[in-house]
Amino acid sequence: MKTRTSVAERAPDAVLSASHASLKLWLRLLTCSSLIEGHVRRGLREEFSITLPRFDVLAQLDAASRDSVHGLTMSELSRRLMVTNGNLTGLIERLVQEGLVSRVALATDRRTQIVRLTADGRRALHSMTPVHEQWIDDMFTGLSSDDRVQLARLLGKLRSSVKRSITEDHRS
Amino acid sequence: MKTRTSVAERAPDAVLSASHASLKLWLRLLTCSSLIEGHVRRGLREEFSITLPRFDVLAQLDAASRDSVHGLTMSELSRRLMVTNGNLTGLIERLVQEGLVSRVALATDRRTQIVRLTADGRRALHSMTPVHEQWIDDMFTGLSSDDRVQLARLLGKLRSSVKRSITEDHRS
DNA sequence: CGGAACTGTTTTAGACATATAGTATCTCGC
DNA sequence: GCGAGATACTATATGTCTAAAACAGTTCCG
Repeated sequence: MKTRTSVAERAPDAVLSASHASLKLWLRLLTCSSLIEGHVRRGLREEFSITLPRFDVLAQLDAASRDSVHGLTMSELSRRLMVTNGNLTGLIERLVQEGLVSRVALATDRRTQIVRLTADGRRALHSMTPVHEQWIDDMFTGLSSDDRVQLARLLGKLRSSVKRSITEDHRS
Repeated sequence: MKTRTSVAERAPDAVLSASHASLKLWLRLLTCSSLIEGHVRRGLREEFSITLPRFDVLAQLDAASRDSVHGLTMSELSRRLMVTNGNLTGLIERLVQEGLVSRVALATDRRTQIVRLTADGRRALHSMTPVHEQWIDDMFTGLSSDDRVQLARLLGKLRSSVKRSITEDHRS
């Protein structure tokens, strides 16, 4: 495995010098992710006065309702959003306050809360999604059609590898 | 901007699927990033009782000192870590309390603070880096040597594309 | 000199994040 | 039924994180 030190390294990419192939790959991945996320976050705030986590909640609820599911439980939602359960409580609380989301206890199991988009929430989301998608699209224009296929393939492979590594590792 | 749909899309709605390609790519990227970051964060906390941001600060300072620089300013550090300036103040504050980092005002310009690793800080960092790197390495084992080269190339291309998109876009 | 503009950092307000502990509810075996 | 355990969520403590405003020091220019 050769290790060339490409010149145009910036920001966190340069944390450690050559030869740390995986590390450099990870830092590059993180850079891309941070840049994209920051841009989206900023756009949502400036254009729609909403935070990214809240947008994510709305989008996830909308996606779920498309699959003919009538709402999601807190646990399922936190799993899909990859945030901890406790975190979601406050998030949903605020969205309920704003009237974008409704939360009702399930009759058959009074522990579980079912969260849904309200009509307002759906309307708000649908006013944002086309713009949001345009931002993402713009940021990916530098990749050819083939690049995208390859990148999707490699990221899929990476995701599997990471998941395997995480589940295998039982520290302590 | 051409829109070819050579991607293996399996979404039922053919009209939407083409433009969803970037979005799906972004979500996959985010998934990988979140999984890796979460694993590293957890490892650092469990094994070394340190948070990821603090580790990042130490690593960045160490990398800077390697380049024969005698410390970094708050601004330069926040730029490299891609966090806001204000955020760094508290972070450094705690690291100074813990004795891992020193912060002194520059004599020639009393506004700027020069941040350095202390001997303790360097020692602490060096006890963590090999383990940290092993975690990353483990998560990337599923990628072949060629995969890594390709992924690095594609992420580099994406980074450029994203940066161009961000700087071109002057909303407001 | 003396203010205006600029730069580097800190402060503030608010939101989000994790982990941990706690509460309420359900399920199961007996 | 009944207690042990599991499950779903909430509360708390702590630590990032951003954006925006405030503060402090420097530079520039008439």
